[in-house]
Amino acid sequence: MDDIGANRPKTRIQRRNTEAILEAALEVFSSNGFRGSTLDQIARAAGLSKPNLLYYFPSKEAIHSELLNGLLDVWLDPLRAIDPAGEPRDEIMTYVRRKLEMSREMPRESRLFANEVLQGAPRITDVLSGGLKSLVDEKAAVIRDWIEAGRLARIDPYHLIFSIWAMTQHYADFEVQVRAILGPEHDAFAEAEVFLDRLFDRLLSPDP
Amino acid sequence: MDDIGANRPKTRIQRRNTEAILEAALEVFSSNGFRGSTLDQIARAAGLSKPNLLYYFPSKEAIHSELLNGLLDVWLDPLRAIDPAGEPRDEIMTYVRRKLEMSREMPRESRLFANEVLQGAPRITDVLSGGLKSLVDEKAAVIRDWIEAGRLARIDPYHLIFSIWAMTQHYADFEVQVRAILGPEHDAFAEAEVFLDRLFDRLLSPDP
DNA sequence: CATCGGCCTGACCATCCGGTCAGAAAAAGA
DNA sequence: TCTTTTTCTGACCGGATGGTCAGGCCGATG
Repeated sequence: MDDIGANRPKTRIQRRNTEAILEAALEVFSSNGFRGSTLDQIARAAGLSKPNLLYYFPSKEAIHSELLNGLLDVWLDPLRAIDPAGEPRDEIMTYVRRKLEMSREMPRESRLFANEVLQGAPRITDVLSGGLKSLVDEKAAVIRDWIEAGRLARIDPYHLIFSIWAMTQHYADFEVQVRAILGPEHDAFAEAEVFLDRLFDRLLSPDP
Repeated sequence: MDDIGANRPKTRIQRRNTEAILEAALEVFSSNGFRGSTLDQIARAAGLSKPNLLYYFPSKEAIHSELLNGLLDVWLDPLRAIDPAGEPRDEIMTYVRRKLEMSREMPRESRLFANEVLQGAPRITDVLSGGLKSLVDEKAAVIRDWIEAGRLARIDPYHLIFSIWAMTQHYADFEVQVRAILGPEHDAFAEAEVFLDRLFDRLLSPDP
């Protein structure tokens, strides 16, 4: 009886260990990529033995997959939260801020996805062109309607969303580069918030 | 006499093969990362045998390093080309367009760097905080002067540069995601050019 | 056309890595 | 306490992978 993944962890030990494994795996996968990470690294980081990892998860793939799918929901929450009934610019600015906050609070998760997508998203193509696409389509339609109503500047909703992703995730994914250039004394995220506020404010104001 | 890297390739065969190796390595490294790529893959892609690779390069690391350093110059050319004597908005818009064009024409190079930086830039930290930092500092100073002269909106030069990097490279590095959402019929890069033109035009116009 | 030096290869090696397994240790239950 | 179930481990396996080496090939030069 190997497979524990099917029925959710019940005992205290199971919950504690699966959690430790996923935490360790996030740390290791996000900074080395899937292929660049080893079970030994994860085991060491989790304070467990390698065979014990494989007692809780059937394979390295399974750990990675569990992480990725478990995080996708959280990751897309801010986008889901865009409210068609809200004030357009507030909604989008809130989205930007929440996304930037996630980059600051969850850089490892950001890098995990970045690694995956960079390498062709072999393990989540179905999610990208399935759930993600339809969510983005939905929100793009909302933005389009706002534009039609003259409440936002005329800009492409899809590329607006891409630009938000690009700029917010940049501060997590390329943190080393940002820090190398700004130096350690700067609070990159605080500065980014000011900058992005200004940028999107200017971008979204309706034409006169 | 193993090391050929020291003195530049002389014979026709050397030039042809080192070129084939670097081309193949770019293809393989950029889509699998350093750790995810094997010498066999590179050898196959280059049409050579594995020992023959190691006749031209002393190690896998050496191939990767050669690629990375060789490309850094090309990669930063557009930034270098920003002319303090030029018209500020033209200079920056030209930079954006050239950077986007590079993402379209050299997506593999973009992904190679992205992979490296994502994983903490272990092999190019010195370049980041050395040459790159000083180049960015220099150009940021130029932009600051333009702002002081009232020829650009008051925005942080460093984060302006980050935003250009983020948005242009996004279309290369996350191409799979972009394509999954837009579908194959869209020309993402053409749309991006229009979008970024508008975005930076609005961002940079001096306040009244 | 001979020969010499640059070019190339098959076979091999040591190590790493994901994964297995028999059974020990520990916890839970009776 | 005794038994059963869960948790854990050392030893091991097979395949992949980076790298080596002795020697064969082959093209340029005299």
